[in-house]
Amino acid sequence: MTDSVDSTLLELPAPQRLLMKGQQTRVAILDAALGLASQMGLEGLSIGALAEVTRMSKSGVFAHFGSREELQISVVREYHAKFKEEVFMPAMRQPRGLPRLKALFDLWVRRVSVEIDSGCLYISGAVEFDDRPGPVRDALVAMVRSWQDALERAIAMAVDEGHLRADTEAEQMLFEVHGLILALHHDARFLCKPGAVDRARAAFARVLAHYATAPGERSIATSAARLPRKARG
Amino acid sequence: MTDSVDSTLLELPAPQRLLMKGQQTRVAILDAALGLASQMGLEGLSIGALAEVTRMSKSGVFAHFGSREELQISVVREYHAKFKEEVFMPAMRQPRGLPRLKALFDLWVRRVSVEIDSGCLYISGAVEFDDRPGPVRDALVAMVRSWQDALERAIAMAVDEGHLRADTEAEQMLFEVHGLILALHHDARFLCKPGAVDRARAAFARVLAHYATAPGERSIATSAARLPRKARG
DNA sequence: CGCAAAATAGCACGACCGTTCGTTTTCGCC
DNA sequence: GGCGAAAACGAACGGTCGTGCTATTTTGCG
Repeated sequence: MTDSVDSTLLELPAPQRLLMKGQQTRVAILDAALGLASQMGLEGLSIGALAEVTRMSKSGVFAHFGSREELQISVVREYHAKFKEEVFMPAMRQPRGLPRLKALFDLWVRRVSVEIDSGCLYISGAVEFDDRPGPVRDALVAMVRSWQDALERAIAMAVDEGHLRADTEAEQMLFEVHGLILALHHDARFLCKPGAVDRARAAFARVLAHYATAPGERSIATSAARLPRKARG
Repeated sequence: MTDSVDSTLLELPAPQRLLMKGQQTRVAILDAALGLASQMGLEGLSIGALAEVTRMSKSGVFAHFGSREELQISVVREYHAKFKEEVFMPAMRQPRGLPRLKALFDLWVRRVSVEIDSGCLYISGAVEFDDRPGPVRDALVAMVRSWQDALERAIAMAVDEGHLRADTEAEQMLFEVHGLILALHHDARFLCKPGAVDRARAAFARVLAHYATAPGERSIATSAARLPRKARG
């Protein structure tokens, strides 16, 4: 909710109609807040620092959100929107099944790689709020869940399309793929290990190969996915 | 460093030799600090709250460490010691190779499961300090690295023992296994998903199966043509 | 016991935090 | 230009934080 403004009235005949200066600076603040929160964490995000970055007064910033908690929630929602537009939407333009699933993972990896210098709010937020109940945690959980659900649906579609084994447990595969992203984030950002991106991609190919192959026997046409790199010249 | 005490003098003929009351309360403080940091994070650990828990004065607690940063580092070291004794040491009593590797993972999972109500400092610390340079981060990185090195050695041993494929990249396998633990931590603590432990165990079995099997087809047939196996003797 | 040193307490300082309130500037429209 | 409302400001409050000080208590040993 942008405030108390209802969505039903796109054209309201009420007194002032477009005083959009407020919304304008609001998105500017939110943008700066996103950068700040990505770096210092949602808990490390302070109104004072945010005011300094945006060159405003503390109270000026504060007035746009009413409380620090509301600011944090707004940041979470903003991140979600950006994530959706940058990762989810482009992948949706791929045909359902394996192509879309691959695109989702690839864009996700790319996003985490880009975020190597800025941090992923979903990941840092999950750790910060995993035992801190409240509205911020609730919002965060909702966003992460919606993203994971989307991934799970993509996996299920790949099963339906016959690209993955019929007995694939979507939730189990999601678990494994998610672990790869978390490991990538950890190794690249915290341990500063080079080549973490390649490791994640290779591991994903391995997971894909497993779920695309008949359990005990041979694969059908999936050998292309099995040995991603250094196959042969 | 326990303080300014040098390690060279185990028996000092100086005036007082054993005023161990200090060390005694120090470990009590450290124990409480570990619980507090596991719950609120290393950055959320405050001397005031710590004093309240231990029923001491702030300055009384403070005097034991000299600075908040030193307290944090001490907590990290304490956690490392506990982790080593609880996960690493018992696994070392297993025969090298697959049994030891399995024990390491199992104890690790058990630890993270136990920590479902308390949080893993390695994981939360990694997220908190991934872009916050300083001595605390350095200590954290050192501890995590030493643990990962131990795991990598265990994998390499399993290769040497012939329990895993000769062309196994220990670092790649470590990456994948680590991801499983991170996903477990995330799903169990943050998303509160039931059955995360089983998912982690199942995925680990899958990873093990992959690295224990010949890459493309059956066991030995095509593996000879693949890579120069590293001769062992 | 008595004594010195170690351990703890008490207190105050400065910095930053989120938040409130009254004022002032800026905006959009007549 | 003027007018009303929205937006931004500035100062202040109560709170917690880490951290220095100086007392005071406790400890271990002669």
